Amino acid sequence: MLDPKYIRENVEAVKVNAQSRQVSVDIDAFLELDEKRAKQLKTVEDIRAKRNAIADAMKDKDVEDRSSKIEEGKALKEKLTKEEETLKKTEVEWASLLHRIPNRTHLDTPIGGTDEQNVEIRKAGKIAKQGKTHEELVGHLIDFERGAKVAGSKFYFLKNELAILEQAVLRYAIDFAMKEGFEFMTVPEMAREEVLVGKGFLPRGPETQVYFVEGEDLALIGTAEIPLLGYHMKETLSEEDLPKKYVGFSHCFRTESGSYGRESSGLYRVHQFAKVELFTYALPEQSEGLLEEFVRLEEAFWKSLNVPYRVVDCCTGDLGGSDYRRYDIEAWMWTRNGGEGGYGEVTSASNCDEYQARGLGIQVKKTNGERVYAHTLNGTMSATPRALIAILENNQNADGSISIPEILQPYTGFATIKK
RNA sequence: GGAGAGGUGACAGAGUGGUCGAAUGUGCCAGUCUUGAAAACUGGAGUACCCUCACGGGUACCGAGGGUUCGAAUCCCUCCCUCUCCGCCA
Repeated sequence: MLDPKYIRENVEAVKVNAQSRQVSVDIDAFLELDEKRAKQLKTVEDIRAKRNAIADAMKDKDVEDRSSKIEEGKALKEKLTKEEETLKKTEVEWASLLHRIPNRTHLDTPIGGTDEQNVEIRKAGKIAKQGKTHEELVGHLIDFERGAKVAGSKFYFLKNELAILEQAVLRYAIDFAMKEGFEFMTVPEMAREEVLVGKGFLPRGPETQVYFVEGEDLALIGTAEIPLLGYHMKETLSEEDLPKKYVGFSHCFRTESGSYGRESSGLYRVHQFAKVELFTYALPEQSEGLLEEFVRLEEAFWKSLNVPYRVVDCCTGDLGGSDYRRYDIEAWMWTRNGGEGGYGEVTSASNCDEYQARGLGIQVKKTNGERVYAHTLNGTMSATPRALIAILENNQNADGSISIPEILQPYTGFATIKK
């Protein structure tokens, strides 16, 4: 969340920012509530001060007008209860609006409405003249029908070489990140609502992507970013420990409600996938440089797998609520555009500056004693099966077989997947 | 899942209705002493929000949320977490 003080002092900027990010949130309504809340809070605090004064006076057992003081206290209590209720109501509304106000945006972020306006900033790799889709290539190693029978549409079984390839890619991604100094963790794959809200979206909202567990205050995570962010919530970190770099593995669950038919062919958009995720807690002055480092790592990863890609600077309309700046890497996939081929998102790296940390109470105590909120960054190292699509479709041979990229062969134990 | 014991400041650990934002010890910071250090002694030190130019002041926080009371760390309820034993399982 944003600092309410910042919103009060930069009303126009906050409005313009929300608009360019395509977030409809009534800033004026927030300000009105904010004022109301301040007033009500003052009222409540004044009553409490009086109550405390009376209670204080009664420490002395034989004060004179004891019974009249008790009466006074009773009256205050009644009034207080009423005012507290009013305040609470205001606060609930206030907080829910506050959480909906999106993060500030980096000055260099392109302005735009949808991902169509994302700006390509680099391109690498050579795209073949033509190619088959992963379903054409390894359809026999994917079982969607039985996936649907067991769990519903967009669930799947991967078989044999393809399943091994998935494990290989994930393990390779973990090693890749660990070599760069990231600490590897597996994480809880469910989280409490409190943590989800801190991540920067309202899980009970209409556009929710989240599976809830019946009868529990728990949801299946949509990304390891959630537990990795919750890891240090309500903690104060020391300046000398930063940046803290973690790489987490988790399965990810998304309802993808409303996205059927939209570029959802094959394994591209599914309800369950596995992901190796980079996450970093940083000092404010470190976060911009670290975002570039994330992208550098991600690019090196795809290069090592012979996958052509491009890096895009995500435009305002495509940013998530907590993103300050985001770069996506899109890999070439023949699956896109109905088999014509196109770029499809395989990783994304975000700098959320202090937005998430403020909501979750993650501070840094600097060596000079000053306290600031930590900056948080997250980025995909590799997410399967989407990574598999990119690898399969860009390493296919004319006869329909797949050559496993050399760097993966120690992990797979085989060099080709036969037709 | 069942039975029991607990959750207090950086840590250890007092505190069972008012004098408790919280004893004491350790640790931490500053000072005295010392060539320097240690020891000893003296003093200081939580977080968030609000009011104030400032000095200073108010409110909240003893796992979380409710309740009882004029007044709650302390009593009651719910939840979360930790530990011990049993059960079940990978």
